[in-house]
Amino acid sequence: MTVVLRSDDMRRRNRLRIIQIVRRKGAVSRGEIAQSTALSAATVSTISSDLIAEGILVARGSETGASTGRGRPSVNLSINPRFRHAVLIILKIGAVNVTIIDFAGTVIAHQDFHLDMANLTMDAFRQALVSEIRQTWDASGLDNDQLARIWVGVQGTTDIAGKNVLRSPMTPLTNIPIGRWLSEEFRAPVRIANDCDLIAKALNWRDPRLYSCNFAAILLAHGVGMGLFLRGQIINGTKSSGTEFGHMLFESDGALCRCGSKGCIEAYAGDYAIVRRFRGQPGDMKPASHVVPGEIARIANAAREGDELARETFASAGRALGSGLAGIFALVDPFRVVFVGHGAIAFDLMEPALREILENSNAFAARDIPIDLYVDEMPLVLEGCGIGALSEIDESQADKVSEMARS
Amino acid sequence: MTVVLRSDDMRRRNRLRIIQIVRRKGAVSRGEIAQSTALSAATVSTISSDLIAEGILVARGSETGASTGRGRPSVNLSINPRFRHAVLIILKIGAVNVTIIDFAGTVIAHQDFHLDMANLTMDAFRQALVSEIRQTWDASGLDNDQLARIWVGVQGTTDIAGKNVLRSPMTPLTNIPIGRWLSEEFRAPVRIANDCDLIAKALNWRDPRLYSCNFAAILLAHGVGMGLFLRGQIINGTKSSGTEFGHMLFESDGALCRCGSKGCIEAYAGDYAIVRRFRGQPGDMKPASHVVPGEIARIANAAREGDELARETFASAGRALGSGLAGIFALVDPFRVVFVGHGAIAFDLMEPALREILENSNAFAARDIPIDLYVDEMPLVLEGCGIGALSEIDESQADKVSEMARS
DNA sequence: CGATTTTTTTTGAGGCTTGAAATAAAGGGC
DNA sequence: GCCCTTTATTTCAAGCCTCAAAAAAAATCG
Repeated sequence: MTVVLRSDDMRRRNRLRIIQIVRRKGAVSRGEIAQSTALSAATVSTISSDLIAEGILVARGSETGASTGRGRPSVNLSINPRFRHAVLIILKIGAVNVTIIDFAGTVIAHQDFHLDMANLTMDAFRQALVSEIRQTWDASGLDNDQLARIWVGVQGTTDIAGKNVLRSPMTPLTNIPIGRWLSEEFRAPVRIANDCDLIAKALNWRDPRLYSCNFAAILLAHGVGMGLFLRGQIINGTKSSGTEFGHMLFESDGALCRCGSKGCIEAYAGDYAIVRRFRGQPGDMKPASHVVPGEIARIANAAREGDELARETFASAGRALGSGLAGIFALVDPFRVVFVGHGAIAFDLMEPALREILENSNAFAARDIPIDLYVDEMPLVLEGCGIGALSEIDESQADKVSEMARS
Repeated sequence: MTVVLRSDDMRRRNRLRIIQIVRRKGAVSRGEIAQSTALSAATVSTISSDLIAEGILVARGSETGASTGRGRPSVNLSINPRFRHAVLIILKIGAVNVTIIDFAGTVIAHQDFHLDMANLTMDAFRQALVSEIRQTWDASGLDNDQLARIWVGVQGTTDIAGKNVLRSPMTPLTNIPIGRWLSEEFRAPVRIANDCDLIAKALNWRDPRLYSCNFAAILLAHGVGMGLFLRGQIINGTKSSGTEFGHMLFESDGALCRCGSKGCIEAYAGDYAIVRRFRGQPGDMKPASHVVPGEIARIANAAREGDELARETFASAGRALGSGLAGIFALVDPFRVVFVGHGAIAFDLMEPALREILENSNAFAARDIPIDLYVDEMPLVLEGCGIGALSEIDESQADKVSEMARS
């Protein structure tokens, strides 16, 4: 329901809007901000000089570039890269990636660690994680109070607050309180997000025109996940993050899935499912925990060279994915879909079967949905993590308006 | 993205909030409004005296009821019933219901018309509809300028703007511009909404504690429809309203649905599907266009008395519904579900099969979702239509702030 | 009938946005 | 090199809006 507005809410919102515009456009003059926000030049001037005084923005008059002709040249405002920093952590099976970015999003430091979480106690995991982050941060030479936010991207589900990892394929541990560990250790707010949600967030940031209101990012990797935007909001349930698209039912009593159920989409379209089928292994065989990198590409090549079993393997993956999408498209009008991850290299082999399922579904508008491909998911996960962390800092800074007014 | 705020947006929002609170609570004092909005008493006083002067609210000091003790008695504010009126139209197969409500939601006039739309031309439909509304309005004796809003509830899909009926089972006509017909004729804004969406809206209005963030209302009637709230918003696609839950696939190559496809949920749980199966007719038999009222209740009684075929008929309906829900619960965490319509009288017969499907699904939190039943859907459809129309009038009146300020 | 209590209105202050005027900082022309 | 023109930004005064405090209103109680 509508929320009541106080006087300073106005300033808060307008500050945030200006920060967001500068963040998106990189460098932009006060006049352009006034135009694109429909705020008056006077207001933009007041707010932006506050933001500069607070160190959030910087004015870079010298780099205005080619003079545009007569008149006082406009001064571009940019995000002050040194205002704050964020730590981004990507947890994968067997590895921890730690990245430090400045307030403009530039990578300041990056380290990859191997960490086999399959046999780790809760406490050993905590110690390893903390020491790896500490090591990367110390190497960057930044002051501790520069660390404004920590965002963690994981495969698996988290609680709605983004403080705990509920379940993840990287470890048998459950309810891992990573949020508490890191916020106590590093004295900064922490948020944990699902990797597919971060991919969707990154796409939304990269190209809001294509990826804004309704779209889905489907990650085709060892498992199958989805990041879903509906009405401009990430849909991820009330209790856990990350939609369980890969575990929608495709065929009752069908192939065995990692989750223990039978017939999930993932059991046809995940890496292990494709390998299992291509090798002629039975559908109820226990899913392999790991697939050799490049294996999917090799099977795809075999299919392209005419191998019938390989062709049928990908066709069946396409049918599983198409059937899941058709189910969603019965609820929400069809929308743009992005396939991300190394499974996307074989999308040409899955597409005919997928499109056929959609065409025969009742969602008649589904036949021509646009589908995009991104084979490498890691840049997207990292980017989504970064923009998430920076946006949160933006919001916290916009809220500081009342404190500033007092001083 | 965040939207910029101007000075008068604040007043607009606070006006709307106060109107909404009075509408919900019926009669409420200025002091209580101040408390529940966190606005100051001064602001509430200013705004509410504006609203009274504009005729939107009325102060009814006399009816304060039992004196609460010492001190100046509080004066309750209420919606002024005579401020404006709304016309609500429910289109059903073979019938048009016209209802006129005042600004407090009280029914002023109501007429039911028989209208067989199966064989009507576009123009004949227009003329019949207009004349029936005109007749009801004229009988009410209200001035024409009292008609502030027309809301139409239909089975079928509408465009996103709610101006046209795209497809509906009540007529073979498509793209029916009812919005334009009525707004031209009655000089009032018109909105057309799907009946299931209206049911969900009504439930949300009746009990926001149970039905607010995520829930679904499933209409079990001749067909099967769904009104879906996610994150507090009605989800209904970008192009059409009403989710097509009934046309999610339950069994590939299964029973024949009204829509022409095979295996839809509706082809197992709709009236015609239950009758077809109970009579031992083949699943590919063309769906009956009409089922005698009370027939479902009779079959349900047969099942309760031990008829095996009847029991299996409802069990299969339960499985179809459960399978559709399981698909949704793989995307969004499980939520409260309401079954509405005469099909709900047999819910006890469907529930075991439905729950079993959910328990065996991967959405492990789905096993205990609360399920409510409302056998009679018409009061909900009408109520949703009414609250929709009145809320729109509220919003338009809150926006009048700038005009008032000028005078 | 006056004191007390509770609700509502009035008043003055402070914050926010805005249009207009003023100022700043270029390029162009002579 | 100097003044005019042009464009960007800042300053200023005015108008709204909300709020806290004071005043007024309207009961009950003794």
